[in-house]
Amino acid sequence: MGMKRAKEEVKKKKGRRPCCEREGLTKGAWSPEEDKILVEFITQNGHGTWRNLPQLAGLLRCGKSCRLRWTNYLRPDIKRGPFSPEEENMIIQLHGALGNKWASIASHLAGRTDNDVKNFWNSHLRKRFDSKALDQPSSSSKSVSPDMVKWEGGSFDAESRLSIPFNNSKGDYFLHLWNTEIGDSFRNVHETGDGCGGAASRSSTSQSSSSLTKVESTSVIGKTPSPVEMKVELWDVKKETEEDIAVFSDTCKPYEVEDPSDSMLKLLLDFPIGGNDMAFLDPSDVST
DNA sequence: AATGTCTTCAACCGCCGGCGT
DNA sequence: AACGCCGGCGGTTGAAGACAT
Repeated sequence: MGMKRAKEEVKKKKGRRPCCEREGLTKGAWSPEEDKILVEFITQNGHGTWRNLPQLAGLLRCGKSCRLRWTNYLRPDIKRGPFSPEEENMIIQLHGALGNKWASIASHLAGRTDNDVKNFWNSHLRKRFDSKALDQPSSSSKSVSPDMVKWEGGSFDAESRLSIPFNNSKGDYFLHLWNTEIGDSFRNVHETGDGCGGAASRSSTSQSSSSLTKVESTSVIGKTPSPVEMKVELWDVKKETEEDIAVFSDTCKPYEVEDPSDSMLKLLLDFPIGGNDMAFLDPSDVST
């Protein structure tokens, strides 16, 4: 506590300026026009330095806000719609192993962002585990938990939600864009793949943010911007992640969820070692 | 039909770690 | 080694929609 305070004092002394000028900036929900500007700018130039992007793109937004909007909503590789039972399963397993490392968890769910996973956990899964804690305060670790009994119900819920038109009510600009030539451009990449529509989410942000940055660092500084180039890199990451998932899915079949503590152990024991598979534990995570 | 409550999720905030100088 | 900048992360909030009464 004292340490933290001391740190803050140091920061104050350094006079760290805010990530962006606060005055005159728009906050809150993004308008379709802003989305359009952001998507078109990044498509053409890459995001470059987020801090400078709003100015370059002509947006009255904080760079952070732009980054968030892009990574959580506008990126072409985002998978939208309900979580599948497999995804739910994986989230539970990974959460058991990693805790609230949403970015790490999301990196193993193609096309899902950390925000998606976090929201999904908080709104759907946490309740189950909270009620579990109440039902089994000193839980014996072997039994099938009430949550797992509800598992089927949860999967039904996810499936039933599939039939609901996504974001129908909000005039989703991304969906609109999807039907424009920009969308065509994005689709070209996906159509060369397996067509599942998903890609590495945060992994494509954190893991591929370097690739994005690499692309735009060339594109922004003079070289002809190449959205396709950018997307191809994203695609490569996507494939890698999906291979991980394929391997991972074999080790955790849906509807066979065990107690999280057991499954975590199983997960860690069963998880293939070698190659890039242990990227599962991000170096940053391991180091902490 | 109106109102109140609950749920969902996009967005913000503040902190942290990595990297360059 | 110290400093400053930047991107990324996790926690939290609040608006909007869904649902219940």
